[in-house]
Amino acid sequence: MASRREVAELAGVSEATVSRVLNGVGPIREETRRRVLEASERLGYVPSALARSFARSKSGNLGVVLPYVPKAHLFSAYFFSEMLSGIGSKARDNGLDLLVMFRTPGEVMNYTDLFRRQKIDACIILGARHDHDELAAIQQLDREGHPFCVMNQHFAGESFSEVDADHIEGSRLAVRHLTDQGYRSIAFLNGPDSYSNSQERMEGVRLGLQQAGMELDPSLLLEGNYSRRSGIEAAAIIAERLHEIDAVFAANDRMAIGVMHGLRERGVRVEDFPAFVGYDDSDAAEMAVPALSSVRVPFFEMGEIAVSKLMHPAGALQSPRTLLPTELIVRASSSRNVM
Amino acid sequence: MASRREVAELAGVSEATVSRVLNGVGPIREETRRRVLEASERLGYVPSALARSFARSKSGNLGVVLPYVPKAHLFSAYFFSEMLSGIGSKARDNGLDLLVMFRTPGEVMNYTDLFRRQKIDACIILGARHDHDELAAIQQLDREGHPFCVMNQHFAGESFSEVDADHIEGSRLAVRHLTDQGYRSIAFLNGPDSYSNSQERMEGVRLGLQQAGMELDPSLLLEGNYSRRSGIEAAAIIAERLHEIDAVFAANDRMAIGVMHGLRERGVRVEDFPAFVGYDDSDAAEMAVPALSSVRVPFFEMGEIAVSKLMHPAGALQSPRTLLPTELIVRASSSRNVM
DNA sequence: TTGTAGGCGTTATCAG
DNA sequence: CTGATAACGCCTACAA
Repeated sequence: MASRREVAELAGVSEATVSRVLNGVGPIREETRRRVLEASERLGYVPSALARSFARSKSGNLGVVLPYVPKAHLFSAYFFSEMLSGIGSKARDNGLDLLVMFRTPGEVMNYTDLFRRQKIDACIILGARHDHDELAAIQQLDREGHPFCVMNQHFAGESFSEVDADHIEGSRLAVRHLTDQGYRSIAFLNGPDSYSNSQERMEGVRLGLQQAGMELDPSLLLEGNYSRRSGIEAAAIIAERLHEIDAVFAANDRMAIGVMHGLRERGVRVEDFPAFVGYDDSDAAEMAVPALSSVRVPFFEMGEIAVSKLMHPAGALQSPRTLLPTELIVRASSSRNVM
Repeated sequence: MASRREVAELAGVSEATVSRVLNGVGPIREETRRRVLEASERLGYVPSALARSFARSKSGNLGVVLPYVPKAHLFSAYFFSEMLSGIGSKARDNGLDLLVMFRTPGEVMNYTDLFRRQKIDACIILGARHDHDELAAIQQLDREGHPFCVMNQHFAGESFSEVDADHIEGSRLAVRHLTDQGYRSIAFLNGPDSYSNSQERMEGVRLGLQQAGMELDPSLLLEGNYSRRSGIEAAAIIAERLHEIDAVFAANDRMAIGVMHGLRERGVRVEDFPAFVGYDDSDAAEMAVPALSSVRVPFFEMGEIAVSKLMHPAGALQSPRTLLPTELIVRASSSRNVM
């Protein structure tokens, strides 16, 4: 492997000049530039990103923290891979590499150390939840002034840089869609409260019902953990009250599909299914039978935006929290005519 | 941020000693060790991974190349995320960080440059296919002696380090399962030939049929591209010949589910469905209606093993290609009694 | 426009 | 057992 020194020799210039040419900095005589490029080309010289990083004290890496998911399929891989793709796409545009890390079950992630160790220059946090340790870790990040961005989770009372989707509106849309069609008894299967997402969905449901002149019936409120299994479990309760429950809104597609399965297992026929609306509009939604109406969340774009925010250091005017719009996708599961 | 020098001063030793203590190398007097640790702790010293990498000429990163998938959902995110989790889990055990890169649609990936630039110390390639450029790029990697491993794709005639699952056996099992139940006219919806996976599945199907004393009927051979949509398209053909076709084996779950949907769209009732077997045993399989029998592939373990192979530099005896077993998971879609 | 030289934070070698 | 002291490969004032 050719070294920079050899290139310098072959081109008859100093190493510094080689650097300048290759980095495109400083004024260079065209003739010199050509010679260096040629020598570099001929020798197949490739500068070490490592040495460069070291000299600049910049790793060139964007850290991405993912939840611990191996085998435990709580969430669909769908939305993390979407976000990751969005992040990756934008990161590449900015010449950053992606350093991905999985959270470990027990231990708390020490985000600041990643910066201190200079493994990463910035960080995007996915799948965070509101617990004490997580919050403390992120607060420290903030305090030390490291550039970071939290995705799909809001920490109330903090002013972290966040990218999220409008889950209140998404849920409101879902509920209004149901009430508009005359459904009156809507079961809401939410996720754990430790995700701001869940709280926002709750809020949206409340709002939607209120607008429809209805009230939230606490007995129709169910809590799962976003897994399909928890949907199946919820089906037990729903099945028993099927004479009154005429619609189900679930906080994600997996749970919605879980409920469908649970009902089926209990012998409920599709014709007797309540209306269903899920959330995320993951690929599972269109694979479901009946095809599942769902609230679409622009995960890919959220990923892109997170990187953008990191790159363009928040103008003072820019809100630390960016909210992207959600959209209701209606499919057979919730449309009386289509079914 | 405390520097190593400050730690050395506080501990009353040289910087070299600080290093030794922190890296656990060389003999150290217990008393010295204690003092250094204490000083380091007190000052909150964190060594720079960047500087260390530079000094050692080791990035400490394991590169993972992923296919370009944003938005184009050809494959399920499922199996990449499984493999990635497996890789991540094992990488952590070995103190490696994951540097993930997405392939770009047009351009060919220059793997060797990643090594030359010292961004990565080793590399795992996912979603490769057998085309000229890809092969050339990997051959170069091999020629230059960089540690790498290809997952889920076999390059015949080469002796690359590979981790794969036994797709011949998996497909054979699927077919035998069908023939054992008396199905005689089995449509096989395969993926593109440029994936060795597809070729192996074909081989397995051939083998299975042969063992059952049957012959491959070329008119029952369909080709999709692993997307759900291509399954829907295949359904058009299958629907027309439903009087003879009594079973469908698809090269992945998405296509199998696509076929189900296609048939449904054409008014075929579930009771009249042919038997179905998919492949991958992704989470979509159990979400399907009817639940889809499928060939399980140990993606997570494959990821772990790929890392292991990279870490324990192939003993001369070790086969460059590791093949993990596949397993048939039978669900309602292919069991006459259950349906 | 180009060369010189110091510095970046560790590791590793070699004396002591 | 511990302390100096060269690398490591590149960037960047500063000087010329």
